[in-house]
Amino acid sequence: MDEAAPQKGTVTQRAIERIKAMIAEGRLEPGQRLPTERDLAAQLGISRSSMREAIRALTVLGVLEARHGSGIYVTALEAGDLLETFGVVADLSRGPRLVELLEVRRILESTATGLAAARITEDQLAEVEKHLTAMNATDDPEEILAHDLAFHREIAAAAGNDTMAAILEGLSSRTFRARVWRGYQEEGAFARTRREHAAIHRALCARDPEAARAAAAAHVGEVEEWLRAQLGP
Amino acid sequence: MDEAAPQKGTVTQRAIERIKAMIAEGRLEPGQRLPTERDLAAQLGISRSSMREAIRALTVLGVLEARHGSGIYVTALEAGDLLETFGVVADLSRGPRLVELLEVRRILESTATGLAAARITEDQLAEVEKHLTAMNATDDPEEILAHDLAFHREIAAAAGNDTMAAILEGLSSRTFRARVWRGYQEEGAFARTRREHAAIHRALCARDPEAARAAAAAHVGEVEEWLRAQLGP
DNA sequence: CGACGCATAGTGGTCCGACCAATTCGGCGA
DNA sequence: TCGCCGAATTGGTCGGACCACTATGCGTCG
Repeated sequence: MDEAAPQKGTVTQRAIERIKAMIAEGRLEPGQRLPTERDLAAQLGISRSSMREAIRALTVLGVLEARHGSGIYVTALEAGDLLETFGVVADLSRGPRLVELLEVRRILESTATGLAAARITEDQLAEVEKHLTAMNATDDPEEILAHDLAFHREIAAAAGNDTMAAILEGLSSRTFRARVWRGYQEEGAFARTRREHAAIHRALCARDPEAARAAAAAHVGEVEEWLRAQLGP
Repeated sequence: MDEAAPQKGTVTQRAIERIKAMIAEGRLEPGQRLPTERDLAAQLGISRSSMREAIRALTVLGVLEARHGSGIYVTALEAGDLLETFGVVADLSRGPRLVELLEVRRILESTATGLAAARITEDQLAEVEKHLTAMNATDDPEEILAHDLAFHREIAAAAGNDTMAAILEGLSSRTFRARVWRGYQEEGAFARTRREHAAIHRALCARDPEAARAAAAAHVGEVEEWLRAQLGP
């Protein structure tokens, strides 16, 4: 059946590559159901244990989805699925790399906000406003953080680039922001944050891309500079 | 030993979270060796099979590294390790999402090139020149592609943000570019590519960030527009 | 005749035990 | 003292068994 394959790496690693190749070549379509673990293992001539490790690996990468009792399916392969793992980068990064991540976020967030200013619909703008007012109406840090995340998520979605939005989602993962903002907010940065959010919102309402870009860059840049100062001494 | 943990998700998933948490909390340092698979499984009260799946998952994410006969180690947790999986996104994306990926790359590449113009050292600049001349001296598409990748990689490295460089590396993964450029180059885009690379190099030599940014944006933008046109009709 | 409910086969999830293969390190001998 | 060899350690693979959940279809009941 399967000719002698070059013995590179572990059998599990080879199985991962094989399945990835099948998807890349279009032999497996998004949403399609795969053969059973037992059949797949037999096809590649490996044990079910090894095949399960390969499937698990592709599952955490957001490529496959295993439904207990039903089968294994290819995900929709949308940006959100595949970039979900981006969050672990943010969660496991410390020190200087946090600043680098914020720098990347500043660049992408400012671009996305600028694009959003030109493209945002009335409905989307209303949603943004909802989170803005909700954020200013409470004192619970948890709730503020949640609405803050939603505020930026709505804007990123309005930019019309799902891939960019998914990356920004990862760069703003809950634990990441919680870690950085814990200290930032303790220095009374609430007022400043509100001003900056208001500026972003104003630029969006005015459909002014350049102002929106600048406001978003300044917003993220503030946190970035604060964090840089924290790490300096 | 371990109290009743809430039964959320599979045991493997829980094991993944546990190990991730250990690293995030600093109980496991980069480069440190973990207990054996058998010991880890016993500690979390699960079977070795399940623990192996968890380890395999964290291995493909670039968090852990298993050395046959030696043990399991935490990686250096550098940007390159954790963002290696970014390449699969590029490899498995098709259609409109390729354009989105190129848009993200245009934004980051132009920023990185602009930063590089201000920070690049003489040695790094010499390395960039080496790949530029080598790229223009051959007709072999494979070799051109390799030097093209190295050209941009050196520039990204000179920008001083390892995280950004790692993301760009993923966005320029070999199979990704090979797929897009196959058609692009067939339309006689070689000359244009050379001109654009020369323009980038000139801006770097002149230490002109704004010119470098513009040249890089135009360079990626060209491919982006071509691809957009391909998908349109 | 149709809708509901239960039995059953199918499928992923977990566990166990065994053996293989690569590394490591200590002791033995030249 | 140096080098080699073998045993212990440890990850890699395999096969089988059983559990948990789904889906399907058949039979029953309204």
